[in-house]
Amino acid sequence: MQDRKSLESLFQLVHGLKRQLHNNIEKLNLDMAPMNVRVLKVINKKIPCTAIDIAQFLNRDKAQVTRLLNGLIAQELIVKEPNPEDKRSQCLRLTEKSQLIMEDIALIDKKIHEQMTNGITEEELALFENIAAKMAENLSSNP
Amino acid sequence: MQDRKSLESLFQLVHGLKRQLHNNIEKLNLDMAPMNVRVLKVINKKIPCTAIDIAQFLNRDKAQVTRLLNGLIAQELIVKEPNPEDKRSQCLRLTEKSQLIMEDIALIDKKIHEQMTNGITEEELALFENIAAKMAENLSSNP
DNA sequence: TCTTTATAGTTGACATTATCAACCATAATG
DNA sequence: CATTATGGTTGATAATGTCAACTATAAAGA
Repeated sequence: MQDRKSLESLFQLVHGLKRQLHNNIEKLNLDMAPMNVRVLKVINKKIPCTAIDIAQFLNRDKAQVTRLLNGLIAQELIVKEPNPEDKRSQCLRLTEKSQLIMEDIALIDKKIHEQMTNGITEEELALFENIAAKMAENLSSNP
Repeated sequence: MQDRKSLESLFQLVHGLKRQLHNNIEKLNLDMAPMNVRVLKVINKKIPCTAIDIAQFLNRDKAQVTRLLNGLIAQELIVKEPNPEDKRSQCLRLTEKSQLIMEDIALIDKKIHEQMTNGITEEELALFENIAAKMAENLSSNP
């Protein structure tokens, strides 16, 4: 009973979070799906960044990552550059166009984060994040 | 920076959770997708239960719910019965077949819950759930 | 060096999940 | 009654995820 409750509340929280992000990003008229935004965030944060980095960070199939990247390249939001350390792979970089977009997205993230954590103290939030990280860690270790 | 971190850690936690559930349910050889399992859980918990109840609880489009239910009916995991209170809708009920399956699934939930919350105290867990619920609530109120 | 094995990435095929609009039947409201 | 709201279905399509097969390069071992 308690088990199910906690699992479901988590699912619901993240579903709400995704919907909010989606709705807000839609308002920017970017013609971009949520996963595309997440990929841009990873590329923005991790420098240098390859396709494998994204697959690992977002825990996604590399086939999916290839296709997401192709879409972003077609929209001229990222470019591929040869990876000097490995001829099999390429480094990914934001274009000027997507750098501007990332600024808007950062604002949205900030706004949603504030809405989500309304009435929650810093201490509670820190504890929440620690527990979430610990749970994720627990789950990622072998079954 | 902190904003992004907390959003991503949540995404990752739930993604890991879903994968674990999926992997474990796959072992049962049920030929059932994760959403189907979640629908069964709702029907199992909420009695009586209609399609709208499921759509609201899982926060899904009612079109999607209709299709999920059709799949479950085809697999003889649920049945529809007339709703005595409203001729437009039907009450959903588990079959004996799916009741047995739910027992296995309850075991899986329990196991994963234990794995996920390993090293986390009861107090922390309760706090975590409260904060998660509060966040979900915050997000569901109008933007 | 040469062979074997592992890794980075791509492609094809497909399943799952999600969304929107249009629609029918029944309920609730005025 | 007439109007509007609700429960549910269907069609169309988009977004996300998974698996297997494949190429090219890298890394490791004999």
